[in-house]
Amino acid sequence: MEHLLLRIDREILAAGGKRSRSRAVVMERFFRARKHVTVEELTRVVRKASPHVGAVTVYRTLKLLARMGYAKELDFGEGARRYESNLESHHDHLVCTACGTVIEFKDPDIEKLQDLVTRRHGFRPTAHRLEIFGHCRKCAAESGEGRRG
Amino acid sequence: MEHLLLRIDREILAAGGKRSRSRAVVMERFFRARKHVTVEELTRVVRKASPHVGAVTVYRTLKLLARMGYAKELDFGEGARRYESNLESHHDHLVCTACGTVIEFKDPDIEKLQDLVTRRHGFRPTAHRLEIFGHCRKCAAESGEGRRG
DNA sequence: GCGTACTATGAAAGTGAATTTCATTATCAT
DNA sequence: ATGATAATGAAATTCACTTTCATAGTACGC
Repeated sequence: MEHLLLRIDREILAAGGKRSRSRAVVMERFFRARKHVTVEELTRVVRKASPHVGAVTVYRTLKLLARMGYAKELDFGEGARRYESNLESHHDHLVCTACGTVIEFKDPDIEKLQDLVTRRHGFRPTAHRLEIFGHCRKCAAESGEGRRG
Repeated sequence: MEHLLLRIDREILAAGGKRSRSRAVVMERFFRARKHVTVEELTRVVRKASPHVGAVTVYRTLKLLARMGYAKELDFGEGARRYESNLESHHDHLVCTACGTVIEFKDPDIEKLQDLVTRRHGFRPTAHRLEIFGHCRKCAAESGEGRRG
């Protein structure tokens, strides 16, 4: 973690940027969060540590991390974007439309098929986004949905 | 088409709604468009036929159609939502990040795998969204990208 | 260390899509 | 027709996000 932040700072420096205390706090809290955060959520967390940091800096830092490949932008259709660390391997999302629970999953077979389809159309894939919406076990049970379905 | 609009109107009526001339025009142009339209685009088209119709009505009508299951909301990361008719069978999208081209595709195997994964996590799937981003054949060639990925 | 030439910051203003408000109009049931 | 209520559309509002700009912070030369 410490190492990660140093590495990112070195990369920014090499690209002509400068370090900054605020950005360091944002990055630290972001990678520590380990879940999909909105700017608003992360700003709240950051401000507990450094109350002076503005939401604009959080926006800018997450955009920067995304550009550098350390973060990924997500859209669960809530209106606000979410960001997650891009350090772990790729995965997709199951989103419960009742309670908002988000489950991550990865399926190499789906990935492989996606790649096939894409190339079949002459596309050169760079990224993809798969979100499956539905009801999680708990919410399905509570709303009395049958076992088959 | 005529029949479709009648059916929708009857459904609205049954739910306690009323018919409206403006909404009829919006629906007609929407289903006739046969592609992914933004509210702004559709409003322009609608206004050629009925200049008095406001964008708000287009917003409301598309939301209504989506709620009723006749339209689908899409997000290609452009800032503005897009809508498409939900009458044809399900398909996903290849989006060229260079020129904006969108290609539709369907792959039953991917669908099947998605269903499997979802149920494995106890989820009851209701919808999903798969968008693959990349460069289309033409843009890949123009930017001199190799044949291998 | 000290200046200088940058970059980063953050408050406020600005965007732009989408929604809400509300007075008016249209539609349905009687 | 009349009354009840849904739909409309212009304007106002909301909300996420971006831009602006004066100020503060940082790296690098001396």
